[in-house]
Amino acid sequence: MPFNSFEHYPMSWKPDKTQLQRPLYRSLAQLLEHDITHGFLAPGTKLPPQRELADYLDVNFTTITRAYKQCELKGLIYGVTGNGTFVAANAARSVTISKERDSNRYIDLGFVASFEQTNDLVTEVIKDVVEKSYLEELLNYNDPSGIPHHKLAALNWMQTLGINASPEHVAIVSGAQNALTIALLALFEPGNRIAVDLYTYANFIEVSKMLRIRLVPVLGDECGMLPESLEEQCSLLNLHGVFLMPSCANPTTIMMPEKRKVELAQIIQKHRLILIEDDTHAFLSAGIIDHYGQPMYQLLPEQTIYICSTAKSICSGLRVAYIVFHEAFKNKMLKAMYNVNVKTSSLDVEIVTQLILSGKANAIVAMKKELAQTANKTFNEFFPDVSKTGHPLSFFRWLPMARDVDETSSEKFFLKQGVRVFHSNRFLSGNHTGDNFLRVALSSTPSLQELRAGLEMLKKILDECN
Amino acid sequence: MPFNSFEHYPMSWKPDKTQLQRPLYRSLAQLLEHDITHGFLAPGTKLPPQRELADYLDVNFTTITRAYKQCELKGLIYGVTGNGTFVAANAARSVTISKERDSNRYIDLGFVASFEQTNDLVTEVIKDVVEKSYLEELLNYNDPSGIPHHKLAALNWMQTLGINASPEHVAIVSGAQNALTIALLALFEPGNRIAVDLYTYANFIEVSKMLRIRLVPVLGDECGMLPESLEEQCSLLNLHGVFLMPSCANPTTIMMPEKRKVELAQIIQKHRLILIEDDTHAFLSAGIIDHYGQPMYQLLPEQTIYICSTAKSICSGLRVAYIVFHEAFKNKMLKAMYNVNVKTSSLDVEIVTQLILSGKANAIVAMKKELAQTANKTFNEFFPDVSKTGHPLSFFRWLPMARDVDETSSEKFFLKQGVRVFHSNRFLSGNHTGDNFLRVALSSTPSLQELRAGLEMLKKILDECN
DNA sequence: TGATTTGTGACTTGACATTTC
DNA sequence: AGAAATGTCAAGTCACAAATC
Repeated sequence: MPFNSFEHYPMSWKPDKTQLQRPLYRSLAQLLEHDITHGFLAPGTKLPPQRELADYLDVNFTTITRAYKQCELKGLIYGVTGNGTFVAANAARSVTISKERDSNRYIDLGFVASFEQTNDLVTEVIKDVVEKSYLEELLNYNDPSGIPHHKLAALNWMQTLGINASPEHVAIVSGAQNALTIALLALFEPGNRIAVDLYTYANFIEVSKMLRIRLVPVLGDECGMLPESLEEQCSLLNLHGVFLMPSCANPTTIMMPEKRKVELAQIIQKHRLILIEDDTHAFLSAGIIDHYGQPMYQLLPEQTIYICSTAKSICSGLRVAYIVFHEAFKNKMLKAMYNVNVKTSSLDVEIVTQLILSGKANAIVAMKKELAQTANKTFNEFFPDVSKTGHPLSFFRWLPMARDVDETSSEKFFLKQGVRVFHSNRFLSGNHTGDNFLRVALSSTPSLQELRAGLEMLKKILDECN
Repeated sequence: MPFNSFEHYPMSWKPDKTQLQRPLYRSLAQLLEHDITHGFLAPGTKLPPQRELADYLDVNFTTITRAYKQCELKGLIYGVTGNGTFVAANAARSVTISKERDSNRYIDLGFVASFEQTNDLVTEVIKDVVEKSYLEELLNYNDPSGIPHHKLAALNWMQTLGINASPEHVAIVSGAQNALTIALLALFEPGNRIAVDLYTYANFIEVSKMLRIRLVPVLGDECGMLPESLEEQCSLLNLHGVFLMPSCANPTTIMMPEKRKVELAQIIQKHRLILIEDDTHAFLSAGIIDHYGQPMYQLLPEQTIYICSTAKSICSGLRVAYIVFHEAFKNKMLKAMYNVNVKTSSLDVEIVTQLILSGKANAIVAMKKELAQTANKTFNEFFPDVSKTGHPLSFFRWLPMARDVDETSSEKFFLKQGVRVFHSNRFLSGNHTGDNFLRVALSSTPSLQELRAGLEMLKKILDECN
């Protein structure tokens, strides 16, 4: 019997007792999930304490623990010992970012594309590839992890980014997102915890949720994740891995200096974490920015899954990424790769390979850098006060907003006025901070004119609201 | 305190008590996994009953339950209420089937390829595609689930297989295996159960293990899965789905007659299971075999994920498969698709599309059918006594072996003598049956001569052993 | 600082179902 | 046919750790 009446102590969530079925914990978890996804419980809402809700429902409090846990693994809620359980920032909606069809109704500064203007250079190479005598050889099941000469080209490409590895430890997959999914499936189990930046790649948040991998937000500064903060989380929780984008973090554009990489590597080594290093933007840093240093893979080759996508640097539609891993991870990685893809189209990989070998990939990179530089300059014209501490060639920018806005209405608000941008809450790995940013893509408009138009629109909207 | 001495009742598995750490169940699960994967516990071994082992270790018996369960979810062991817990048939090794590089050292009748001789027709079309004015449009992030005209071609193709659907319910992914992974990720949770044939697609077993989805073997006859047996499992356990390959089951080559499909559909409907229909081989059945009927998707459109790969029918290396699903599954499927792939290379899809629209895909299918017919005839020459109840145009055959063989030595035994084939144990979804088969691929040798040589070798080996 | 609130998670209890004998 | 063996699973107990006040 409940020894207390809750009529006078309104709980933030009062599940309908009559709807409960056995097993109770599952039924309860479903009710909670329903109420969150249908908007009855707003993000950030503090749920009733386990014991209190248990009392109200007249069940044991660990039955609530179990129900909460099921939702926690799905990323719907999170608990803080001693403090309470809260609805997660991105519980109600999918933060998945994808290219949408109807993008001619607005200017898209949301999705980060890759200055697709350079794709005509790719078509040239495609035309060369189809004349190759071995074209037919690219159409069968052979070499699921990559044809040897494709792997050599991959190493060739990654060498310019600072990677030294052997062909046996390289595999070719279908893009960075595909690589992330494969790495998570291969090396982590449901319930495992991975440390991430407070703001991190939205699609990584989504795939982690799907695989029931828990993300642990770690504080950072203008140089990226804070080593002491990671250390703290390690001692607090049983972490299994850490996800980093040292060459240019998405969405914050932070490029990690060599010193920070070394400090973090020490912590990672000490706690034997698996580092997933998404180095998609290395081509904008290596050999260009003085203090860039090297990928963290070189510091921790035995613990790192290094992912190098060619989607941003060379061609997005061909879906080719390279993974580099240590011998210890090889079998698991190859198995997961096989389970997910069987193989990646050798035709697509051949095109990327020829782009690399012919030097045209470098030409494309040069063009993209140029485009990125102009785009960033244009952004600075409109928003001169925005801190320039981030990566100077980033394909997107991170725009602080002074005022406090409702997150969903915010994106909609801009969209309604003709420009798509993403609010920082979409990238939140943990709870709300109160800060507000917009991620503004610079690489998705087909022309500089359109980018300019988009930025002008954005500035006008922001000015009007202040 | 243990109230019994086990000195006199030798248990099949005696974990070292001194190695146990807290938490006990996890430590125990690790020990068990280690002993299984390192071969100390052979497949089929009956493990000590939970209560007995608990008594021996002086722990509560549900601690053993938990440890066993963790291993069960990984597919290492399986429990039968009232009977015991056993080491799974394929616990120790990966049954993943892939194309290996060194296949010139033996004749490969193991991996099922797709008569790659037809790929020169594909190269012709590739050359046409690169001349298209819209080539550049294929190289960006647009239309992650497939370009509209690619979806129309997909529907066009699937219509000949008996599918009627609308473009909004079609998505294009990177091959059938990719489609399976996406469907499992989108619609099932770790711990869910899916009914499968006793012998089923080996890579489906692997991906299920990886995702902690439990397979429930269901009895079948020469027409496929038995409806009463499925019904029985439904009432026994909480099933969430069923996986079927009605047009030609791999590895058994069974083609399900229409009557059986209808009977199974009733059960599936009644119990609200999700049907995953892998219809890869429909192109060998629809319009060719009288009593073939239609895909089960047409019987149960609201509950079916229909997968149609073009790898076997058109071209294996391009990695294109179509998925058809009901509106109710759409959001989850698109999200999982996006999380796993972002998109499938539009260039590859365009090639397949042009193959379909130009009629060359049909020409390829005609050639493959011809090749399959000849290959099957050749097989019949060597093994005239083998039942011909299976699919007459199957790309592989299912060869019963009279004698009892050790499973691992068996595949090795053939391989050592120059021919790669797969033993039936590789396809076992549940426990050993005592029966022995070989799956013999007919579509992987580059020529009929080599197939003949392989079959001859195989026959000789089998004869010598009898 | 120390008591209280709150979440976490391992282990225990007990009901129940099936299989075997 | 019924008792015993055996696995499954939800729910309960309990120790503990962190945050709050």
